[in-house]
Amino acid sequence: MAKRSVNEAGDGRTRLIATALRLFAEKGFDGVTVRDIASASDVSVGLINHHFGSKEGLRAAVDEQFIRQFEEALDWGRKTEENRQLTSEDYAATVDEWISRHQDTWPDTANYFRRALLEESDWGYAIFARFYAIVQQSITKMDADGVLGPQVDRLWLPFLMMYLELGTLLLDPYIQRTIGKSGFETDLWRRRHRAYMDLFRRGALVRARSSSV
Amino acid sequence: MAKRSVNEAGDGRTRLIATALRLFAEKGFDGVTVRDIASASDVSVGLINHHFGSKEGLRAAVDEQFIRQFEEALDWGRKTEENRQLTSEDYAATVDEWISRHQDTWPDTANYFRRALLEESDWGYAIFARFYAIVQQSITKMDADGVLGPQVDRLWLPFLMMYLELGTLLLDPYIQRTIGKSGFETDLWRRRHRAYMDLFRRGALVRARSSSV
DNA sequence: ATTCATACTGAACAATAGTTCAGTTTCTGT
DNA sequence: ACAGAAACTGAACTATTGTTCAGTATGAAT
Repeated sequence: MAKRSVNEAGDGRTRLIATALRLFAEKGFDGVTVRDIASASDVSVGLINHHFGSKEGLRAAVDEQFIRQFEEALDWGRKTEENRQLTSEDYAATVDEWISRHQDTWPDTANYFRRALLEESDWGYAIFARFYAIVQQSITKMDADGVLGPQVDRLWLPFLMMYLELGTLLLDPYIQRTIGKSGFETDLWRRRHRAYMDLFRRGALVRARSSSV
Repeated sequence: MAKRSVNEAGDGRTRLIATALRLFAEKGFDGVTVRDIASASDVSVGLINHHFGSKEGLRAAVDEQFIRQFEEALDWGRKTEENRQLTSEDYAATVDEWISRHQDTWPDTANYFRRALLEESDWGYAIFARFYAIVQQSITKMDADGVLGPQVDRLWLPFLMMYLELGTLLLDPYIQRTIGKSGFETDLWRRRHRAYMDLFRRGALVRARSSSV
């Protein structure tokens, strides 16, 4: 049995990061032991400390890779935006396309992100802040175009939009239990986005004739 | 120094549950040691196992108390609803009143709930399911009254409403960092609810004159 | 070929955390 | 008062987990 030089999934370091991301996403940082990670990566325990110094160092490396992926996704989205004029349908298609391109790793990505947000990691906040800036910017633009109703609360609207955007990410495990499948499945995702945009545009209630009832 | 018989905050068992709830909410189950809990409760480590059998048993007791509180809150809300006819303003006032009545323990409650959702505990799902049932029921009623727009997606609407309801609960730490204070402060809460109801009713965009633009 | 650096191993180590239990104190009923 | 039960203590125990380190294997440069 020849010693692996480069396994099917890269060298030890690469596999450790990939495995750790998956296991952290599944069970949380504290829920996974270094031995779990090592054996799932098919390396020895010592290698973790050799490459990353400590378990915490491994987490830092995983975070770094996650953020890099995330930034790439944002850049990719931005570039896509610049080509076509941004409309909400395009936006939906963009995200849709991105998700289908990352379908294999998406569950891990989503779970890792969910934990980061709920565990209040610093970089979780950094990502939240970026999201906020993007939403805020889009609202400012709408305001400049005069399409935003005058009654709309400018402080809360961005957060409400973020709730609607992030809700599925944060609560998908419960959605799966409720309707039997993930809210990220392509058709559901698309439907959800349409429902969200419709709510944003028109609200959910039928319009009163003029003022009463 | 007379040995405590009943401390200012009840006997050892009572204090252990209260302290554990607070510490679990702050640092998570794995982030707290039994020694932490014991010393913060001013009792010995042994007492935890004496009363609860294990750390896991303590968690079960904490969960039980949390659920009891939660059910009481729901019952209290329902009773309030029965007296006055429910309108959204009443509802806001009800929740508002409840929160101000529990202001001292609210941060712990919110944090604990947040972590329960993160850890996907069975009772976390049970609470989610109850929420879902309540929202679903309210939607069914609106539908029967014919106030719900025909275009509204009946599958996603309840989830979107839950996102809007739970968003602040799940993301408040980030809201605090962004605007400098908690989204649960009375005035902010009230404003948020108004913004949410307005979005739900009318949407955020100005109405097109007839169809174009 | 030899050397050096780097990847990698795994047994041993040390610290941590949950649990046990024999003993002590406090409370309650008689 | 007394006895039994229950609350409570804390040192010792055990299992787990992160870390260390001396040694081995591999690959590239000289």
